[in-house]
Amino acid sequence: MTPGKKRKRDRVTIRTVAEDSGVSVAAVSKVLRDAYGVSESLRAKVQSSMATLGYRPHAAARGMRGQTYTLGILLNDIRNPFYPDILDGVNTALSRTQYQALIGMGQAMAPIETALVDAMVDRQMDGIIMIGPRMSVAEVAIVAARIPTVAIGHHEPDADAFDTVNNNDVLGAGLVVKHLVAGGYRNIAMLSMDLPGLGETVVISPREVGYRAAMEEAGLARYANVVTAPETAREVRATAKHLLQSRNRPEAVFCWSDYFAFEFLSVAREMGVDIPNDLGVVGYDNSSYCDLAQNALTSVDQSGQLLGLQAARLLIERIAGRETAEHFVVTPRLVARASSSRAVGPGD
Amino acid sequence: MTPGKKRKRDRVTIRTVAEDSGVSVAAVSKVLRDAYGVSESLRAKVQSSMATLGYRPHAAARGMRGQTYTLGILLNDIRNPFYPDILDGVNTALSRTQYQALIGMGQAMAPIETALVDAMVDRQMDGIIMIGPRMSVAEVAIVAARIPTVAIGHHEPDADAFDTVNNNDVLGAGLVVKHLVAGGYRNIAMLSMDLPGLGETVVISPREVGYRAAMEEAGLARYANVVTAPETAREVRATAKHLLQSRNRPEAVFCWSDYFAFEFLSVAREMGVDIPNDLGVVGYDNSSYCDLAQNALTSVDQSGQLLGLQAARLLIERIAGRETAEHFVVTPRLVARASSSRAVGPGD
DNA sequence: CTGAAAGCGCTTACAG
DNA sequence: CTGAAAGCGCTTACAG
Repeated sequence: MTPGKKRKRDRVTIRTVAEDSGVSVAAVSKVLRDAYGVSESLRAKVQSSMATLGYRPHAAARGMRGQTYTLGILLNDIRNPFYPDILDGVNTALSRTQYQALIGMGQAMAPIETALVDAMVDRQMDGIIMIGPRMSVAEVAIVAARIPTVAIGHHEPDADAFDTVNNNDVLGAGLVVKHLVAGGYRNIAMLSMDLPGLGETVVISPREVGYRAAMEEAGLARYANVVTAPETAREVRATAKHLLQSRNRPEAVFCWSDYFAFEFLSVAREMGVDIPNDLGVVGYDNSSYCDLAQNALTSVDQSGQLLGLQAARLLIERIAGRETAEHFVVTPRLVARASSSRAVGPGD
Repeated sequence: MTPGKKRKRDRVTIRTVAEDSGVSVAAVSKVLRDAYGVSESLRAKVQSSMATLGYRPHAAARGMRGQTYTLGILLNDIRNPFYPDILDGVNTALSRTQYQALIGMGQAMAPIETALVDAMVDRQMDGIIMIGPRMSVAEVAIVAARIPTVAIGHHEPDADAFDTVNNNDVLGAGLVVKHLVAGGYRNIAMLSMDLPGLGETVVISPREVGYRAAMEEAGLARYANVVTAPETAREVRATAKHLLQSRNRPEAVFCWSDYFAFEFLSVAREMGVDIPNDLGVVGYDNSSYCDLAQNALTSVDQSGQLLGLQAARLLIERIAGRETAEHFVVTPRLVARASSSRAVGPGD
């Protein structure tokens, strides 16, 4: 019907909607953006047209002048079983909005954060959430100058160029030490993470600070011992083995993350070490695999969902115009399991 | 210097480059796209200008008429430890190209594939790689009509609307059965995955087909037994427990994936079942956690990296104009570990 | 509250 | 091989 009239007009654009509802293109745009200055009746007409025509806004065109409604999630280490919780939180926060989260992932073993940030800026993303970024505070600040930014797990309560969302690591580490001490462990070592190549740019990990402080408070300062390994299975295993073979073998080990702890458990098992009687092990993140009977790993819950939720909320606020930095901190919670529960009392 | 001249011209665009190198905007565009019809000297001039000016193409603007050089990766289940391998392969294939992969993730427990596809189409992505999509073949075909599509793990060798990349599941399942039979196991059950809500739209899993065929070939057809569970820890555990408590308890269980197998190992351990002597367990995917001593899980290697690499390659070909479907199949490989190695011989 | 017009930074035919 | 012009589908001031 009506041939020749609309040959190439098979795509529904803002103009199609405008014609269909008998209003201007500008009016449709306003309805689309929930902007001020449209009457209820006009809005209703336009929305009805959009629905019947099946109109979908063209993100690239919007991005030319306005927003793309796309948020970039920077993820270095997709293998960390803790991150999915964070992502769930982000998605939950975004579910009722026009925003879509899109994850950019670094190569395994090769953080290519700046390249990823560039790619996201090039694509006119409205903002970025960096999960556990490896870059220094100064570098994050540079990114934040280009695009609204929220950093998760990048402890920098004084940053004013970007927002942060963190778990209270000092507190979390303290919970671990107190838990182990209560269980009768005294010689408690920490297997921490080493960030090769970052050198002095990195702030001292609050998790290590909390560990040392708690050891001191428990009168165990003489046992305080932090060994580090880069975040690869091979390196973690080598360091674990070395620690377990050392003359002054610890009675318990506080591992940087569950990922570290699982490797640690594996090495200990291969060496015939009895967990938890010969050695107590605690992780960090309380990721889903902690519950498996073969791990039964005591860990610290960071509330990944909440971290992600708050990060998304803060980012949207920033995009909406907030200029002052906000720093959200979650209180951690220790979840005790068999890996740190020595059979001291009666019964098992 | 030169005030008032370029007030708002702080952004480097294709026009800035054109002026700087003394050529037309169209010429710069051609260099940018590696298009035909530019002399070497012009190309060199333009490229040098782009470098010194630090020019970065504006993806939204490109997307208005041409490509966005963005590929969408559809990922339902970011918790599956097998998927990171695939993503690494994709990134490797893309590393020397202009394309950037961006991952869209479904909510845990709620595959929202079509919404995610819409979001990617809205954002003018050049193509989509679906990893383990839950949707039916017909639905994937509908997506493929809108945007170049490659499906990983969606067995459909006859699809002509889209490409597929798969591991040979029939072969893989056969390897598992043969391995277990060689180890002296006879009553071998399969704990497979249940896709609730998909009903008849789903093709029968080649993995189940391969299992049954191999059981028959080994003269063990009477033991063939497939039980299924949805892909949640709770459901898998309940089904595992039920299977282990059944009167006719199997001697070995072939699990749908490593994820299933880890839960299965956990349940077995809680019930005091001796792995591998009372019960052999095999997974699928050969994900990194199989190597941990506490799992020591025999599994089938699907070569995730290769799957991802091929998927990216095929997608780029499709975007470049290929119309006929291609279906790439990887040959699986069994990796034996302690979970299926009964102490039958001398030693150990 | 509503709309006409300019323009975002590219690519695409089309001339030359 | 090279370039001038139109146009992709929106948003943004600016009038009315």
